[in-house]
Amino acid sequence: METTAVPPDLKQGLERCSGCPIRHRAVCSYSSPKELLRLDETKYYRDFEPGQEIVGEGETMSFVGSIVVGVAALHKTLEDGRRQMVGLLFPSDFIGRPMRPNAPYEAVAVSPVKMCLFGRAQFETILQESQSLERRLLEMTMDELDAARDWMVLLGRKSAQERVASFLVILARRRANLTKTSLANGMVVDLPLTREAIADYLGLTIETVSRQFTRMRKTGLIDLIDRRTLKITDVSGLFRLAGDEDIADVS
Amino acid sequence: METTAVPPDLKQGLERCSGCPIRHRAVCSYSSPKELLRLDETKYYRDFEPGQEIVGEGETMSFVGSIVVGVAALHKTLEDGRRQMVGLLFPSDFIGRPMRPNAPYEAVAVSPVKMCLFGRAQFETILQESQSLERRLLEMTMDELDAARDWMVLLGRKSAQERVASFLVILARRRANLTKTSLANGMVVDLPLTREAIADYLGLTIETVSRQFTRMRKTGLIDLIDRRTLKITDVSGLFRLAGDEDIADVS
DNA sequence: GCCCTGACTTGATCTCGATCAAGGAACCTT
DNA sequence: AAGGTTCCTTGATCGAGATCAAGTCAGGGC
Repeated sequence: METTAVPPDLKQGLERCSGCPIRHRAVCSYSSPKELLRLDETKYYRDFEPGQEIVGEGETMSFVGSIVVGVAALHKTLEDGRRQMVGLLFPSDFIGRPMRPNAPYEAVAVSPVKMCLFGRAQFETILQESQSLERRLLEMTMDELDAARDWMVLLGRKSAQERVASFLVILARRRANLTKTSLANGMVVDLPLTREAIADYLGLTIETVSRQFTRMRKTGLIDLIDRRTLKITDVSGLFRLAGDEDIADVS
Repeated sequence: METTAVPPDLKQGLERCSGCPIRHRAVCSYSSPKELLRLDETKYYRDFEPGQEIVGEGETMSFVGSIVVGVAALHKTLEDGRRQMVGLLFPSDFIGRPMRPNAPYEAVAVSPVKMCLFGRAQFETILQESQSLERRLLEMTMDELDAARDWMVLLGRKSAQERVASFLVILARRRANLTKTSLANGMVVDLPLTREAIADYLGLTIETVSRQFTRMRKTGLIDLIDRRTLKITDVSGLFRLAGDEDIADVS
């Protein structure tokens, strides 16, 4: 899964785009084999430790690229230290903004992260010449905008309980997608984030997040297995609590 | 200004893209004269009354297009009626998402709105063939994403006072840009939104918004001229309150 | 074993903004 | 001019979540 380091056997095929695990979902997923060769020549890989900064807030980015393995978070910080997460990125997600040298946020590796990178200027050149790359980037940016807007509803209008439930629903959905299983009672979800990062994500404090987990355990929605793992014992109850989810596709 | 209806003398030139008031900022701003002719043939105009729905939440959109005159808001609503604004659109902003038939939010005209529209399928076809259109749309979408992220910080971490101050700063910036004047004490800003819409925007109640305006009047930051107009008497104080603004470019 | 540290939980209290409830002001219609 | 209606303001109270403050638990070093 994405929260663990790259298994050794994966490292081999990684040098060629054609064998890349995110080949069919990343920014390059619409690229022709020919274009892929060009990207192959330009790209390079870089690893980040958990907690390591990928780019600083306001810093000039020398590169852009995709997450191949791991989870990264985008944060904004106010002068007095208040922090809000504004993006949570998984494998195949893209970091960096073509045509804009400075990052408007800080990006941090949450788990061990492997990224597939391009020099920013180089990527911009390729983008100018490639319909398929630009098309896919547009699509991904629009998806992120939609996600950001759902997130705004959560931050502006939902109670602490609803926020935590929504967060778990997102993780459960992701997990079900990845493992190609359906959302079912008893499914185990591992939390890729610390309580602090969850609080940052949800616009809450760590104490409130912790209390909400406890409350959901007491009301029988979840089982806390360990600090980073939980079992969902009542999927539809969780969805109802989250409030805005389309319950139709809970199976 | 954008909150009033189109003056009669403007209606004439509006039929040709070349004379369009948003020509240099809208999605078509990178389009060649030749491409503009094609858009000219395809486009049509439509007016919306204040309060009128442009698209409903979840509805299939038959069109996409740009705001030529006026202000529109995007909202999301939870089942129990709680509402959060997730977008505030001004002239040249684009509504609609190519390659995605259903709108994930409701769009409503806030003031009298004139839109320049294209059938969705037709627009998608043109987009496939036009680098310049797609490039500009990508740029605009990325700008919106950046704005959404700032908004998330506001919703997740700022106090009521800071939220209202941030809102006024955004309006003041816009006004200064439009009139090509600098941000100065004594500048008059008109509020394009009702108290209710402002509350929706900021994730507050109308009572709290009202109280914050009163408070800022008492502390000498602003003068309330009438319900929809105010004068900023202490620009830098307002910026300081807003918290995250780059004070450097307040002149 | 023991202590240390970092991540999390739990408890007590406080505070900001929501909620409930009147009013006031501007602008209709008749 | 009277009465409605809509929009906004102000006041009183309440409660969810922040803050302050211990306490628990797991892992690591020695």
